[in-house]
Amino acid sequence: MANNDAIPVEPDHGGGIRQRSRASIERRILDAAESVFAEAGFNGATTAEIARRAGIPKANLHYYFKTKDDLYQQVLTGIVNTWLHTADEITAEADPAHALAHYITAKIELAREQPIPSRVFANEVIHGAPHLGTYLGSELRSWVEAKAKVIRGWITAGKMREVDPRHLLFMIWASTQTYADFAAQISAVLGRDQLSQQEYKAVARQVTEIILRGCGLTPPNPS
Amino acid sequence: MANNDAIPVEPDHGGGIRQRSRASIERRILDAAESVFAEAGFNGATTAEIARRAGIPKANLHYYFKTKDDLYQQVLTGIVNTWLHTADEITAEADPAHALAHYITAKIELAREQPIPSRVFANEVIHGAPHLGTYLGSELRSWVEAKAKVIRGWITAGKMREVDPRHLLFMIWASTQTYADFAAQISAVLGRDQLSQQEYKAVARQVTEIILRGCGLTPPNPS
DNA sequence: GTCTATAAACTGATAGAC
DNA sequence: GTCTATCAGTTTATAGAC
Repeated sequence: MANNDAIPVEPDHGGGIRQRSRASIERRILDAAESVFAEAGFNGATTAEIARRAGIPKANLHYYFKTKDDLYQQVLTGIVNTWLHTADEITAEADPAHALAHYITAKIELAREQPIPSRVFANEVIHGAPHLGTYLGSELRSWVEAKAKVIRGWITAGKMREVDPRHLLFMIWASTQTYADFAAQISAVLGRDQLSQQEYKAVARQVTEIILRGCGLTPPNPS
Repeated sequence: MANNDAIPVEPDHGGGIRQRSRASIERRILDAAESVFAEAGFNGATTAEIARRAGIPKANLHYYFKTKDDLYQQVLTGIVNTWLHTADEITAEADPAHALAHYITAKIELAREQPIPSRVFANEVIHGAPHLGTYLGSELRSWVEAKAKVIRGWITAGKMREVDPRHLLFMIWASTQTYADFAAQISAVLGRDQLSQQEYKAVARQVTEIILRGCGLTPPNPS
């Protein structure tokens, strides 16, 4: 999260007051790219549009990122790295009801606060994950196996009902990320432009209650 | 489902044995288009690739469907019409546990048997549903309100726990369609090329159990 | 490091012979 | 109704002046 480094104030060749360090320009390009990729997919995204949103000429974009593919790879890598560091509360020692409730709530909050990266990732996976290399089958798979082992421990200890932990995780991912990925559908069906923060809280509560009760757990009172 | 009409055997100008009626050619193009749109999205799909898979020259595709947009619209319409006719078992008179179990099972089976249309639709919604016109906000919204009314009736009658029926439907959609839309991720995480029919049955059972128990219902024995 | 101009390749759509 | 050839517009990526 907090890694602004020491941004060197370089000589400003182009004029203007904006931050011109390499790091900050790359960040601007990556943010612009993320939103364009989310809206149009990899194929539909154009480097011209990304450059426009980043506020730079298209040629500069290709100076910082050699190809459209390189840029997309770095966007994906950033998203994936963020995601691998969630669910830290799912540990053998934790209370299952509390840990799962915390995870579900955090995922709903992430869907509300950062829907765009979720959509980029969803788009990639729907199309068969052609740019994700070995991530799904190695890093993510190991991550799931580790968490599944914890949940199996809970089950063996009689703390919760017997379920397949991997499919439970898929269900949690689906039920929470749908509020980011399918926001257009949810908004339209509910007849609102977007959900209020209070509605998101109610959603988190309901999803948590259903999944916890479904696992034979008693939902904790929302803090 | 069963509507082969009477396919007129027209004069065969191009040679070859294949069916050449207008209806059958359009069907071939629509099927090819569906798979290409699912793999690459609207923007990434090319009319050249669709024509190649349909086994016709590109110019013929534009003879049968004026524009790429027309073709996409017809693909979407077909998907949407299929979907509006599911969940027929969710009625006021039905037993909640049985009706919901039936709906969830049917949705999982649909994800297994027809993942491609699901992906086309998911892709469309993720990108903000720019080609869906008023469908989400009118037809689908009415559909959801009707089903929500039924479920509210069940709740009022004390047959199930109090939940928001609309978000319950979103959860069912997400938990089932994820097996079509995110198949690449699920396969990779589980370390298999694709799930067996038996695994799909186990998934249907687990999703059903969690959601029904989560709603305070007792899952029926799988028939 | 920045920017304008442009090359090189691709894509949707059509013309026109058969 | 079918097919080849091709146009017009877009898009990725680069060359080269500053």
